[in-house]
Amino acid sequence: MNATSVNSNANTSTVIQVAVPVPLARVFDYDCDQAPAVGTRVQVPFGARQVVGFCMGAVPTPAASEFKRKAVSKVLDEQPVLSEPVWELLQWAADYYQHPVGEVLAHGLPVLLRQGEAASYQTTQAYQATPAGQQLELNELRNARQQQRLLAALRSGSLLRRDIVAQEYSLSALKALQEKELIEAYQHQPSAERDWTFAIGSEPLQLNPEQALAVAAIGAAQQPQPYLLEGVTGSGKTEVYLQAMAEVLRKGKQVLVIVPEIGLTPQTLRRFQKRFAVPIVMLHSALSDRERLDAWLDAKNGAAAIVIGTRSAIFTPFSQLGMIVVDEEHDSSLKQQEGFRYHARDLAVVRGHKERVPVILGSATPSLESINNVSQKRYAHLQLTQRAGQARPTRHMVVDIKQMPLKAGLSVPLIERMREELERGQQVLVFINRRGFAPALLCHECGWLAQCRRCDAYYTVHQRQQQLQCHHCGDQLRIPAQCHDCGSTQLVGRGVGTEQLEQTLTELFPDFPVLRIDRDSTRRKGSLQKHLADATENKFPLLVGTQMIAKGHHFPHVTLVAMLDIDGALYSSDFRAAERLGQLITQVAGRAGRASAPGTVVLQTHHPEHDLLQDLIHNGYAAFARSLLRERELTQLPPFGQLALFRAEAHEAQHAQAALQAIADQLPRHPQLMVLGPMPAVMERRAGRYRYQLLLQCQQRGLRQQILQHSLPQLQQLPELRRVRWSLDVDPQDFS
DNA sequence: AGCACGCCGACT
DNA sequence: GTCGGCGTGCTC
Repeated sequence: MNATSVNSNANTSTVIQVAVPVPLARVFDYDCDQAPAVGTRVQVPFGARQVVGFCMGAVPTPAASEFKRKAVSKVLDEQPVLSEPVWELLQWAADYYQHPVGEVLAHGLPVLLRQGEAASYQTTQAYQATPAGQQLELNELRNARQQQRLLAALRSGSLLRRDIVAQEYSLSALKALQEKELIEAYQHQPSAERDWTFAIGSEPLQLNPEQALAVAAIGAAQQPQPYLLEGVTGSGKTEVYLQAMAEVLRKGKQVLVIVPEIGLTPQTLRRFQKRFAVPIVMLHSALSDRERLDAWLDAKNGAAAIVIGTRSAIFTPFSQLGMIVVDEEHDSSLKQQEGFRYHARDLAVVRGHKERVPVILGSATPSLESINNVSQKRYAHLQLTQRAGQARPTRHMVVDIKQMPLKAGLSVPLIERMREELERGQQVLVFINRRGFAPALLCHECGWLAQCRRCDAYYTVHQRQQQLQCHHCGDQLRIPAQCHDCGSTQLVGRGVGTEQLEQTLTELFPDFPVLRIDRDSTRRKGSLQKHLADATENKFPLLVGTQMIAKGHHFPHVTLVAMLDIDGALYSSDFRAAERLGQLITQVAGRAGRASAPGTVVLQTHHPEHDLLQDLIHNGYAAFARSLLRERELTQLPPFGQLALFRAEAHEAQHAQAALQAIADQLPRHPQLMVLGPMPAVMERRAGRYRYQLLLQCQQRGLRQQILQHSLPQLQQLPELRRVRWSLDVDPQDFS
């Protein structure tokens, strides 16, 4: 390089700010020949490694810095990879959740793009016949049978290299043909343009008046806005989604559908595919990194008309977004529970606002947040109160189990009720929220309980595997033969889990096969789908399961659902426990029964008189939710109070506590800010770490935001934080 | 988060 | 004598 070019480089060289994917709330300066556009990915040296970051812009007047500035290694994109709206959404989210911008931006990318891959479809080597190859008399290759066979194949169409290998053509023949220039290699790239036009696959269903009103309201809105579509189970929410989407697709715009993890069943996809003859892509955890990137690109360049995905799909870029649907908007899996703790439903609303598209939040049991947003006129309310067909509402039966003998958690009245139902050829579903055989191992002589060595929790007995397992840290050991304290061999399981229930039911009802569905019985890939299919088809008259089966599945032959222990949720320290219980009971009730055989839900409790329970049973979910909202207002909990939770964990309890105390001391005093703690988490010790929390409660979101934004830079410097793992959760779902 | 640097135990 | 344990501190 000569002197002039060095000079000209020096003249054009700029300094850019780069957001790198590390948990640091700052950007880093790098030298760069020419500043790439904001939003372009760059590869930079960072410490001892190379990382992929985003260009955040040029530094107009770089200060003469004392440290040795490094240079960008590579500019990875010609244009910004993310669409403008998604870029803005991510910036907004980094600010709202007070999470380091580099990490947040990385969340907006499929894994391969995070790793620096090109933002393009996978190209593969392919071969085609040249004009010479097309015209050649095949007989001329009679002395080279392999070449003849391959050329014949390529004359009828080009082939990918991997297909040539798979079809066992000779690779030396391939090479020979290429040298004779009878065939040529080229890079095959899947087509990537928007080439679909709207077409209906199957005719829409006839809408009832409520559904028609909902579809019309969404279609007729002058201003795009969020809608809460509250529809009891079986009222046809999906049909409303489909018909509202049809209007959007007809205009050539795309639709994003967010579903909770478990709801992402093949059925959902099939129903969409059947209705619309347009390209639909799925974004879910079972995809390979490459499949995910290709689907992402299909959305970005418009090749996909509909994208169905879980939580993280909210960051998918679109060329022409026309609508967002969030199904089961109350579902807690929409909130990420670690790292960047965003809520996909809340971000959907923000995104809809920014991109000026309608957002439909659907649920049979809306979150209290969304119900409140309706009363505050932030969302329009669309209600579906009629169940399709003649399905009659479910009956509730509360069994007071105070002083009652229980057999594996089952009361006599419940057993009798089950027997009746089974003998009538119906299916029965029993819910219990504990897997395993028994939630604790007890010494019958001295009362000792087997406690996890790393957690403040008891081991769960798993009889089939002859193991004790801690469900909180994963620790496993053989069931001991003797009590640790007194040496007695009289060790018994205390309490009931799904495994024991399955066993007891098999004994109680030997003529009726039992199917258990929980995390243990569905560990193998695809076994959940198989079990659910078996359950739906009534192959097993008795079903035992955890919450796992409460979501997204309808069991038409089930006419009796029993929930064995709901008391934990009625008196839980978790402020959302009651809301979740109400949602679960209502969802479960909706899953059972059909026109010819109405369902019954049996609730076993020691507190049959509990106000909330009575409210739910007699007045329904909406009234129950209103009662809960009044309670939340009194206690200034969400959606009335704006929460932020600092968590800290360390091997020494006092380190965690001291870290949070230091944070508390640094926070500004404000009449409308309440700071609670530090206090131990509900399970103080977990996986060998002591966990503490500090709760911030504010009346206004703006004030919370202001306080966090102002304080965090200083808080991050606190030396006490260096000894602990800590995190900030804005809008925590719970205090666990 | 990585990754390096740094100071104390059981081993080719 | 070394390999490696994870505490502490930095990353333009």
